[in-house]
Amino acid sequence: MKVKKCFYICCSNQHINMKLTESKERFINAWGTLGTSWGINRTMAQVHALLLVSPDALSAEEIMEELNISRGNANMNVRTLIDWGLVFKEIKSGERKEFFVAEKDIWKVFKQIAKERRKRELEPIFKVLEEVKNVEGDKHDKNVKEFVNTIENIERFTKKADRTLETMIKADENWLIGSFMKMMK
Amino acid sequence: MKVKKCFYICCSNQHINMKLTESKERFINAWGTLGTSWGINRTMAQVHALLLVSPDALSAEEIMEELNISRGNANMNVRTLIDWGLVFKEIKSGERKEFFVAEKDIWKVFKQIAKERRKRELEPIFKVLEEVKNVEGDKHDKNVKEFVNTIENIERFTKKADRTLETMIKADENWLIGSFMKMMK
DNA sequence: TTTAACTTTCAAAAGTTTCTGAAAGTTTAT
DNA sequence: ATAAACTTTCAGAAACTTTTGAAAGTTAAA
Repeated sequence: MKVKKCFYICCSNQHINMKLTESKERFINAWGTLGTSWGINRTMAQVHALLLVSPDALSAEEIMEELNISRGNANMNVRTLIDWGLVFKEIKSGERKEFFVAEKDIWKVFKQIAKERRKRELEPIFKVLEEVKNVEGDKHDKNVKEFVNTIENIERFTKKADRTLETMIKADENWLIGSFMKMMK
Repeated sequence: MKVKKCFYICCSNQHINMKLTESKERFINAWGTLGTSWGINRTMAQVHALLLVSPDALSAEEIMEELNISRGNANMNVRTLIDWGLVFKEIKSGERKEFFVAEKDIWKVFKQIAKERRKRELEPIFKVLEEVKNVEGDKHDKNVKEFVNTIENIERFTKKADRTLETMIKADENWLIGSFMKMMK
């Protein structure tokens, strides 16, 4: 059976500041928990957090060791992060292995996530709202009226939010944050 | 064993437009799916959707029947929705039962959800970021530098987003949407 | 070629969340 | 007080998600 890597040996061996290792771990766990409550697999969020705070690209092996996860799990989650455009492969000359780096610009990370989730989750609901509001039947029936009215309100609101999101995704950071801050006093 | 209620009998009995029943179902399911990918229990989102499109308050029994769920499940999810401020109890004079209505103003619904999730999920991560960025150790160590830098970037970004969110939560709908729309052309 | 270094896949196991329904609790009417 | 109408709880079951690790696949140097 594989034994959890010993904290003290790890630290004295690798000459890493003890407090740093601890802080990293705390951050990685918090990011993982946050991911979980937003529908993102914990390990995926942890891999992302680990790469975010690593100055250099890490190999699959290093990710496995740092997070105590299996090869398959590491591979699967790194691949998903690459699909989402949040992590990139890096090849080092002279090395056979692949290394992975995270996109470090938090604004880009946010835009990337917004883009992906919009496509995967908002677009399907727009389609349903559009279809469903053309319900056939007596427009004076209280039930039909309430239904159509609610659907139209939801549609109006989500379309507005979506347009705002799209503008943000396309926008340049400075322009956006600038305008926002001015607007918000 | 309980048998799924027959669609045709239900409709002819209650004089409900057949297409409406179908549309409601499609909307309820889509809302449930959307909830799932945003970390909200499917049934909770479905109960919310059902109440959103119902012109009148529904009893626990009616919710159970419409969604084919157990009493315990219905009760638990209605209670959570009440906790979140998205659903209200309603008592009808002469009736022993409690009835439930959803907040129909989508803007209020959004604000309410934002408020809850901010408290439950964003606040804890702010606490961690604050703690973790005061890592002790050599400020010239590449690892420490990258770590502190990333944490500070994340903090700056999330604080900004959070302030925007807070302003929106407090803001009056018309003012906000107006300003937004002006800003977004 | 062949072999070694590495990556990917996938079926089964472990872990987690959600749901059920019967039992316990509460409230209101008589 | 008692009974009836209704709500809440909770332990176990079911459903769903994630993880593992061994085997299969790929690539690149010898």
